[in-house]
Amino acid sequence: MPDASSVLLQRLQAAFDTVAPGADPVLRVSDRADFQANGALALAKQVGRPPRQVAEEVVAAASLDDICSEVEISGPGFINLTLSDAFVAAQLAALSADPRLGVAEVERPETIVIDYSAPNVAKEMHVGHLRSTLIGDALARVLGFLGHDVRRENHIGDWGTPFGMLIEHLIDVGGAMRAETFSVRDLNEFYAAARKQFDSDPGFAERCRRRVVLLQSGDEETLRLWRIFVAESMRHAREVYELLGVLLTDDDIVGESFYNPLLPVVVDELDSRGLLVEDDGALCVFPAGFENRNGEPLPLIVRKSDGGYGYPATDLACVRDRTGRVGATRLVYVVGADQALHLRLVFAVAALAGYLPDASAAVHVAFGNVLGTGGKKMASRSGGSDRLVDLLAEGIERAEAALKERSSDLSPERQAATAHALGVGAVKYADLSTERVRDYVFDWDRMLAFEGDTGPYLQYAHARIRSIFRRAHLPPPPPGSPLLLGEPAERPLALQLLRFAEAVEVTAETSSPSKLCTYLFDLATTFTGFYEACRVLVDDQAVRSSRLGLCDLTARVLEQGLSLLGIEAPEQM
RNA sequence: GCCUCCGUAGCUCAGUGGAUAGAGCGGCUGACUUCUAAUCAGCGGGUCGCAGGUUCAAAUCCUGCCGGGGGCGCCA
Repeated sequence: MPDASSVLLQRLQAAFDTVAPGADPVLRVSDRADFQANGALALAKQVGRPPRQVAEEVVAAASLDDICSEVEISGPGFINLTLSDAFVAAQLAALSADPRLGVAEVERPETIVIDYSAPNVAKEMHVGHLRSTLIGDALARVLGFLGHDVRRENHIGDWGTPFGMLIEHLIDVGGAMRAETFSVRDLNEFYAAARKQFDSDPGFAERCRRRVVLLQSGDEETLRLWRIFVAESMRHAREVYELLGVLLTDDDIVGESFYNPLLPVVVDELDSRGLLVEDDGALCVFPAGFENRNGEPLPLIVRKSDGGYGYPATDLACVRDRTGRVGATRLVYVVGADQALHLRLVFAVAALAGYLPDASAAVHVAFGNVLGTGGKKMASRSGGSDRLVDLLAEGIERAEAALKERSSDLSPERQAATAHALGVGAVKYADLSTERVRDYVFDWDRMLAFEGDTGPYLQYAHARIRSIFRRAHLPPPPPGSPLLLGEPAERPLALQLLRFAEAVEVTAETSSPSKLCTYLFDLATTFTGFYEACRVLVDDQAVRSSRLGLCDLTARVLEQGLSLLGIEAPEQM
């Protein structure tokens, strides 16, 4: 189903072509009418006629009678366009008949690897993992809904120098045999203790380095201990993922260790392309265009002077694996903004190495920090209680308290489920609704408020609509039922509903879930405007059916939209 | 020093080169025997960090400043 604005654009394009072939109509949503076309102003100079005259020529050439009720030239040469009620109603009926609510599948599906969440083994997940997990999950849902082949990859930090330290400490405290009984909560303290030892005891530090070598060379006893850390950490991560309701499963884990066997291969391939330079004993690639603080070429260190590999090597192997074995046409990295330079280096070197045929295929979806109310970064302070499990539990607890205040008639089980949906939804929406790259302040009171631009408000808007049907004992009208737009408040709602596809597409193009949030909040407020102005359960059969149709459609779009954000939409609150 | 991101109402933030820059929260004034008031309507609130430039048109694009965050060779 071609949506309203593309139909309009098509018609206008044809008209503009008669004045100047290829001219952009510059079609925009307008506050003066439904749409406005601003292209005449840009064209005036080019064709050497006054903008208003150009606008008149365009309007004269345009065939809009069947879709517009009003076409007016205004100001210096804006073309204001008002769609006819009949056209809007027909579009809306088609939308309601469409299970995808107007969102078309892409013509050329891509294989897209989304790299997100990426917790570290031997540490509990903390606030620092929240944004990657939520943004990545929302993007996975959106891109999947658009018909792409989405491959979620959870690039867990399960390899490298910390493990030498952890394993040596485990042996020291005599836990090698009973390590299976460790909980991840122990591991948090465990990590801190090992770290302390590492920093203060040179002998211990040396043993750790040797242990890393053993690990990387595949020593069986070392691997056995390592697996215990990994298994326990992932058990914890799974808990967090279940609490959050994200899509990630064990099948999505492709940790750093996975790429270990590939690292020497990468070194060989870089070498055979003449890219490697030895510098202070380290093997480096110096891609053009990068400088350090002294104005010297900036290296990507592929192999350290001690012969070990760091995460640059792993990341290169990772690109190679994703474009090669996985066959990805697009790589999406949902990684903090502080990694921008590192990723640019990796992408540049990957391109030189031939791992990235299309340099624009790798995208860094960067995000800012979560700040505490003091304005300081809310990431992992050593030993601080910023554990995600605690955070989410608190959100659910607060939501439950808020629910109880409101004398709801939900069963205890229903109430618990709703509290979960609200608490987690609030955290998710607060994170997703602010523009990704900015920092945001984590504030319980604001995100859990039932008024304003919050998750609970949207969930409430949805539940409220569903309750209309439940309490009236009426089913929603069948999809595609006729819709009437008699009242002034019905038009804006209809138009907003018709914009859903665009909102989803823009969200995907910009990798910005906040766009979808803004759309949904606008939809919810537009709906309440309609709901205030128009009584739904009226006697007139046709009007009632139409308004029920608008309600149902709004609820469906809200539910679908929230679902794309990974947020539940309870039927009842 | 270089690179990068950010700077919009008291606070938190929207804002695809287009007309008079918008929401939410807070404040003030109203609307409830509710189709769920967990809501809505109205009022007040602005040198869009500053200065140039490009353009018919700049919060938006370019340059330079100011202020803040982050990054800049063997942690990941």
